[in-house]
Amino acid sequence: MGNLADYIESYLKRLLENAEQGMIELQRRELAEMFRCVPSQINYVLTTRFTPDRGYVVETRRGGGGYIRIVRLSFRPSQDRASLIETEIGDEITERRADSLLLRLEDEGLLDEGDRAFVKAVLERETERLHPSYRGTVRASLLKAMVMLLLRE
Amino acid sequence: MGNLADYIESYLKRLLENAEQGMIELQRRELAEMFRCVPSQINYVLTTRFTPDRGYVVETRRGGGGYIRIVRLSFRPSQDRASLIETEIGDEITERRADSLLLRLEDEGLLDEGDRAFVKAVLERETERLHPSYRGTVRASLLKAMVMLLLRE
DNA sequence: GCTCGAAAGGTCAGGAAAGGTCAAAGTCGT
DNA sequence: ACGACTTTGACCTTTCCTGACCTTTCGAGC
Repeated sequence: MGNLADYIESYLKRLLENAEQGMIELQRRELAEMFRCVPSQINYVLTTRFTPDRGYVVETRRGGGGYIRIVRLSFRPSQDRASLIETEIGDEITERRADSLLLRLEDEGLLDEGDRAFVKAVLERETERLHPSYRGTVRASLLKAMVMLLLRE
Repeated sequence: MGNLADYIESYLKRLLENAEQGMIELQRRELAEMFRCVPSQINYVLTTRFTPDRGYVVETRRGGGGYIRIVRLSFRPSQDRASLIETEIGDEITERRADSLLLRLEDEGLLDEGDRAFVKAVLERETERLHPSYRGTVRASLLKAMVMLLLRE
């Protein structure tokens, strides 16, 4: 965890945790100055780290009084977690998106690092010997099954 | 036990034992320099020695600030139980055999009634829309994944 | 209202710094 | 001599960071 993008990411996540309503608003230029980088670096962080897959929505406005708003979506308040998981994962899923989802669950404190690694290991193990064209659907099934098992109460 | 791959393997395992949280993070290039070998030798060690099967997960990142992270699964099913699961379930399994295995696990007190019902439900749900000829293998993967999660220590 | 300029934020391509892949060559036990 | 495992090197992909240039919004002055 040694690069600038990571630092900016964790700074923003820290802000988000202390924020009311899981939402923060800030200015790109200020943030860039704070980290002594070019403003477009902020966009890089936003597009690579604060994606919908990882549970964030970013809204911006240009011009005078412009801002960047980051909203964190939560699995938590959902009445029906099962159907949420169903829609998030769908009928098939890439390894990348699976990783994002697991990361997101860890971020929200619903999974710990060990659980995440375990699930990842099982996904890899069970998926590697399959013909590539089936991997996506099997991965989705496995992921849903394990996540539901882990989040069940 | 005199080859380079073995030395690198045991070096990494030593690091892992002394590591907090069973996880280490390092750079491929540095490690390669340390052992005076080409970087791809590190990949060889990782893919042959630190596999999910053996209870490790490797996550990497390229680019500036890239790294290799090796996570040792702290709760993996004990060795004999894992191989029991592997041989009992195999590459595919019928619904009947799945049921009886679950019942047996419940009898042995390894699963409670709720767990068993849950697993059974997931198996049915994830399996029903599949083409019949794939059901057996997918069922086996799902069953292994869930049982391992439930029996991990 | 319009126009224009200043003050945001957005896009994109390129270079550098990781790590990944694959096949050929080497090694070692039987 | 054969086969399995190891080692190497040439070439590839991904990620990060920057800088030049573009678009949108607001408000002051006409």
